[in-house]
Amino acid sequence: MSKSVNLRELSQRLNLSQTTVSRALNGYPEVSPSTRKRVAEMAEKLGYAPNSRARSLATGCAMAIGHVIPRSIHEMMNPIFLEFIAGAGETYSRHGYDMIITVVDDANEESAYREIASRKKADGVIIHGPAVNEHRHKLLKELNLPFVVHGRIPGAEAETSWIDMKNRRAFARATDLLLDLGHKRIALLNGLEHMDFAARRRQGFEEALAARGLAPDPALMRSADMTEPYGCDSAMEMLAMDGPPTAFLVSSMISAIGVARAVGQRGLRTGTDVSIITHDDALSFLPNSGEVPIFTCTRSSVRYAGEKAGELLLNMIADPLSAPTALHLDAELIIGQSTGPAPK
Amino acid sequence: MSKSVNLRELSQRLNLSQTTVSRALNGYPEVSPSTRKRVAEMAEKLGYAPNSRARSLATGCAMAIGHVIPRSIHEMMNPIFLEFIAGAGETYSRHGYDMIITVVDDANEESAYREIASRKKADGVIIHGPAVNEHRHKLLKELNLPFVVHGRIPGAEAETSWIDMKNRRAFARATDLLLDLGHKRIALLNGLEHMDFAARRRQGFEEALAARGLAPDPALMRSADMTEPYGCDSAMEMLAMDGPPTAFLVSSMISAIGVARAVGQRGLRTGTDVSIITHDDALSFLPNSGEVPIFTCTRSSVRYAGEKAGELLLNMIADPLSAPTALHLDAELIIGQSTGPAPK
DNA sequence: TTGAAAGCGGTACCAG
DNA sequence: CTGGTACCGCTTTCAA
Repeated sequence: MSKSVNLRELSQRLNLSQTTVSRALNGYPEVSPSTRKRVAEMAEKLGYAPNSRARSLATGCAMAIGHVIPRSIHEMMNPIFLEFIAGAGETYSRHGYDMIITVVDDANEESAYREIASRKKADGVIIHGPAVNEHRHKLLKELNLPFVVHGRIPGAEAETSWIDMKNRRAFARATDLLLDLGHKRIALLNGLEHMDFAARRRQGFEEALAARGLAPDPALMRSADMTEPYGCDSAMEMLAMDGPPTAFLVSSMISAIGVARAVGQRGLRTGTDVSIITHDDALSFLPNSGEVPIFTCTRSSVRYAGEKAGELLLNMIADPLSAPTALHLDAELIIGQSTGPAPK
Repeated sequence: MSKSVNLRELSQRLNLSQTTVSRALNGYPEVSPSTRKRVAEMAEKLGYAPNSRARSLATGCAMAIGHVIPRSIHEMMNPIFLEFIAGAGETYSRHGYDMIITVVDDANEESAYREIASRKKADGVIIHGPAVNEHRHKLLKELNLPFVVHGRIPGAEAETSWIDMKNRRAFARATDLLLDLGHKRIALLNGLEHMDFAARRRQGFEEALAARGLAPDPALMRSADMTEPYGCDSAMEMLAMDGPPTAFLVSSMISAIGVARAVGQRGLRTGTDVSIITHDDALSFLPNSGEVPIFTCTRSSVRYAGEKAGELLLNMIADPLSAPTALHLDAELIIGQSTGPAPK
């Protein structure tokens, strides 16, 4: 039942003014070493820590970053989102910032941002999952709330800070690899293409085909929430087609696992009869490592992206006049067991 | 660039005292209807919302709930954790509470709780993933910080508030089902058994076997992080044994998917050659529904648990003297495509 | 029904 | 190097 002390009590115990104690604790230079030591020891002994609300009120900064997550994001981005959050959270902790998460109905997203701004709940926010047709950044600029985008807002790249992986490039390289292996009929199981990342991946896919004079076959392209059954059902149907695909390019490990399941169910073997390349966000509970990873993949750690996004945002807050910064991450192309030459 | 107003400006515009405006907005009865209306309209017009920090400081309650998540939890609980968070977050939103998440190294967990208490960052916390040998609740009692356990703390059931599903019961029922189908050699792929939930599941498994005079075979029981490869590798090895199991009881969908993959790779069929029952946390990105679900499972929505845990905690905070409450949820046993009679 | 004023627990300016 | 004091923005007695 440790009764927590406040600054006044602490300073009384020390026969010092609150001012001096505050200064000593906050590392101001004008405090004598001996005083500082005495203060530090007493604070330690009494378990003193400044009340975060009071400090925020006095300094005018909330020392917190907000993440608004519309409920619908869960349907697809759930695990990816948490991994990002974990990365960002570490950055925040390191810098003494809190992370506050608001779960809202999609319809209330705007008001959630407005509340963060008007009630001064956070000093900045992260925009998750930008759409092809994005608008949140306008609201945030209007609200004067610093933000960093995880992903990219088409048309606003120059005026916003963001961190993104090279989705187009990654999927173009993956497609190239399959083409090099002799695959002609390649299926694309993409995420929802109203999201910017998915749109870019599709571009990469189509560009790589076009570069070899091939046209994409609409019957082999799908776009949906990246669940396991999505991968399995799509693959089942496509493999039953007349000219079935010999390779699948998939937007997430989860769906790729579904594709592998379908391949198995049809009595085929992954990596020989059917090739699969997936994007791998390096989620901790879906490891795809080992000497030879299960899946050939394009890999980019979303957790790392979270850490970096946090840093970007904290920098913006510390230096509000700085120019927008962008971080453009390469994805690795890693050869695993799930790809091989196209069957004759 | 909406300049946000504060209470003083708002009251000046209205020619009223801050007191009256505050009372009007907070629904105090002694304000005349006409005044209240006038205040409400002006507040609306100016987009006024009370500064949350200032209010917290004045009222003494943070209006926030803390979730401390040790980094290691990610390895296994990642997706489950987020789903729980999402449920809890909705409850908080509905009641005007914020959710603050702290990601820490395992070694710093205790200090994270101490900071929450001493800096008054949150009015209560949720304990995630209680271990068989749990101790956090003692610290929290000492810190006088209200909490609810997601899961159960062995030996402290009566003195803490918690919400848990009936792990033992669920796994006993699942085991019974397999035994009824004629399976004799049943493998258990459990979560980490230093966690309370996993220990209970194992108990249920062993009790069901014992009830039919069967002894568990240590060679068929494993305990680890519930990843996909864990399921696949374990199943591969066990299926290569002399007396291979004909059924698997698995602690998570992710690992179960791994088991199914192994079954496919060995050229066997799930549901006929090998039966699988898994626990299904009803994660949105791993749907296991449809007319006949892919996996036979014990199902309990972890998101629902999150909502309820939030309610429990908010009640405790509103009424600190109330007795500890426990919610004990039943898991459904759902028959899917992954189980069938033991092969001859 | 309304208002003046005293906190809540800090920070930071201005003197000394 | 140290202290007095005026805020930060809101809630809440106490008086009127």
